[in-house]
Amino acid sequence: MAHEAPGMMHGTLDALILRTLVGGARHGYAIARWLEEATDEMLTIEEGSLYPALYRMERKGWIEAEWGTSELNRRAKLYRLTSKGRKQLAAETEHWARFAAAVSKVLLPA
Amino acid sequence: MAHEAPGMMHGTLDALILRTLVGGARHGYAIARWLEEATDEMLTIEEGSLYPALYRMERKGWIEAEWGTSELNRRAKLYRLTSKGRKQLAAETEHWARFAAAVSKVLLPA
DNA sequence: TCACATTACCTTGACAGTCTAGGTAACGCT
DNA sequence: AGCGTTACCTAGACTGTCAAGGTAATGTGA
Repeated sequence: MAHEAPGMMHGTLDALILRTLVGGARHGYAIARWLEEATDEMLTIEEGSLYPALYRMERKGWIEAEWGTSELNRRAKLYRLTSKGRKQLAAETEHWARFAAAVSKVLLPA
Repeated sequence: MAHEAPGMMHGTLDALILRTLVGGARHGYAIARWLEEATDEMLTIEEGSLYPALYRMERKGWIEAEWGTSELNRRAKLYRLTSKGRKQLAAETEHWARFAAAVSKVLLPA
């Protein structure tokens, strides 16, 4: 199920999670499922990475949590993007684009 | 001089270094300079990351070292790509391409 | 009714890789 | 003599990810 080299997510995980919340509040489990589906299982978030990341970002004020219920009527903690988080996402997206372009320029044949 | 978010190099550094050696043997310092120049200072390798990475890769048999002299006639340790390293580079490049595509698909607006 | 898979969250500890911040030494130039 | 550059090296901290465990509630099928 791991389609990813270990450590590869390093640095991009926050942005990916934030991006997942653009369409509205989601709970942790749903975030992971959505990302997997959106990338054809190419990117997967381990739960041991997901939850710590959520707490980290909540502490930084990028997201806000609230207990509620999932679509399947289970207890779930719903995360919502803050305006600060929106700015952070924009910055990280910008940065990713430049970083990826630089790496690709070096790595990939013309 | 740091144009890079900390930790962003995570996972791609090896591939970038290996790529630098495709054109022939180079010493550590030259590898760092070359990469900076090739990316307009966008990607920089700290020496505290570079040398450990070189030892790691030497241990794995991806590169081989030999003492020699630099273009400026100074003592320098020249690193050469092995065939194993060439295969590794190909694999990591492939992986980068797929990873970057997946992340971009999620992150960047259509 | 019982077992099992799924949903959903959480935590601990290890690990790897990067970075900061130091250091050495030799060379060339002024 | 002093300084900037080239070139290599290392220790220690830090951070984020991962593996591997765990809890509890719900739904499904036998």
